[in-house]
Amino acid sequence: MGTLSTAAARVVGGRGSVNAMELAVERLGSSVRLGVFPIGTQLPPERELAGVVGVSRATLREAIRLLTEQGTLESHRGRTGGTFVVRRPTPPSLAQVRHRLAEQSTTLTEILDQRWAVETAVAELAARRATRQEVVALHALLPLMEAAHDDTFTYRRYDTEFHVLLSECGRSVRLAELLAQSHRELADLMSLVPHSPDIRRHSSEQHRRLVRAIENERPAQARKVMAEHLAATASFLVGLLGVDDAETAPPALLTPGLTTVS
Amino acid sequence: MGTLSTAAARVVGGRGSVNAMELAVERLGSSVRLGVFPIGTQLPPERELAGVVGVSRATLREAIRLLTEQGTLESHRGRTGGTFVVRRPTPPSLAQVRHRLAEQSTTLTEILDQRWAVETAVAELAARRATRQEVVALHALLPLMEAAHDDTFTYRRYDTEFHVLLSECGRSVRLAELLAQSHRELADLMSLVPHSPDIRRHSSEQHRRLVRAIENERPAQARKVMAEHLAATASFLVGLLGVDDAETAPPALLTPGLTTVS
DNA sequence: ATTGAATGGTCTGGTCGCAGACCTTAGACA
DNA sequence: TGTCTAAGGTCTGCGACCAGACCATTCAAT
Repeated sequence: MGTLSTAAARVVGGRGSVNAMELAVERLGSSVRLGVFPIGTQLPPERELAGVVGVSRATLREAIRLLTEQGTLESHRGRTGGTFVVRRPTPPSLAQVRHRLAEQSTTLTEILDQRWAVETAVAELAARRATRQEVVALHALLPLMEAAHDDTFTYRRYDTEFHVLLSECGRSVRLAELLAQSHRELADLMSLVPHSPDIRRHSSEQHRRLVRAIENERPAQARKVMAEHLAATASFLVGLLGVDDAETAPPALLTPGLTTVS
Repeated sequence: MGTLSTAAARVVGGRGSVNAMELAVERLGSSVRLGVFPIGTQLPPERELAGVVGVSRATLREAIRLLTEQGTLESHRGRTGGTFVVRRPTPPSLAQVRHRLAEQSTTLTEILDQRWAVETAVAELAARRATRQEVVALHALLPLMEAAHDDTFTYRRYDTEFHVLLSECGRSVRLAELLAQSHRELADLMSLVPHSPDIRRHSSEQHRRLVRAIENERPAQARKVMAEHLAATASFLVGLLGVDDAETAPPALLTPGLTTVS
């Protein structure tokens, strides 16, 4: 018979998974870049870390080896040994980022659309489901962020932490994972965006409003604030990279019919 | 050092992928159940199908073998040979569905939350981005669905097609894939829900309103209608399965701090 | 009848990743 | 000073999956 319709291919289809090795490098690398593991800190023991990252120890070690060659990590043996963060990897150039996107056959709008869908949903859910304890945790983060308005890296680190914490409030493992994925993917890009303290002040104000909406249990408001918050970042990034797609994408010429066509 | 904070683990973490074989069985099986391949039709040639499903031909064949033993598929050799759909697999019992959910360590609310996040976003994007041509395609589906109010299976098939088509209008590959995933996951469950023609009439009315919102380019309206549409289904399913989680889930006792804790 | 082509069926070799046992190092601690 | 222990470092074997070549079957077309 012939080929599948668009809709059919979507239901049947799926793309193969990527290298476990590259995945581990990516996960570890962006964790360091995002400040999950600040400079000088020790990573969890390999046996444990492998479990968290979701690969075997052998594969994890391969990833660590690569990052060590790159100068990011360093391992020591012995009783007080371990793997340590030596320095943050130098952020890739704009061209490199573009290349990476093309390589993974994805686009900036793909990433931003997914992020928008997930984060606004998470905000709404958080407003419905957050416990008092969690609101307190979110609140506690606000002054820290505001104290870091002059420090790009620290600010970004708290920002990620804020959003991840928020996602936990949403009580959806899947959405939380998708959110973390977005932040990993945007890690490099964000470091390329020029951020003034002014912009960060504005961003912090939105965080504050977000927390307020959540503690007052106003889901619609939370979504709205989050959407604005994301729009700000998104327009920066689009301005930087340009909308490389949207034109590139074919007009989609849909083949109606779930069934096979001749 | 110690263990990772919740937030840190979320950023670093990830779960290993599943069997390619089971994945293929799952994909093919739900495609048949969802009517992508109606009874009597021929599947695409193995070499092609393997590419679509995203596994090697060997693995695909293994999946086909399993579905053949099950009586769902049948293969013939020769010039006019191929693999054919013999019958739909009998839908699993409630207990089996429950077991499957537990096995994959997921819950009904996880699935529904993700679906809600994705589908409402897709509806909004579709209202912003759909072409006239696509609106026509959506429109064309409405009378077909309405003609099938008395036929559970056919109705469900068009319903899935409608939602998938809608997701294509959103111009986001990722969201479209996530949406298809939701429909696959819900395929079994939906067949367990008692559907009266009345309910389907109501559902069709919502579809109509959705199309109207999209062709009038009213994103907020589209989102609203979609949310209602999903809520109806969701409450049925929750009523059927019960909210097995929400209580099960621990109070999440968040460890604040992205950094490692002792 | 013969041939060609489209399909499923089989086999081989190779790579990747995993599990788990084991070795080595070096410092804490008694 | 010796021993214990928590880490990294090594090795082996196995299973899953894949890519691709090749075989076997059937029937349409000539």
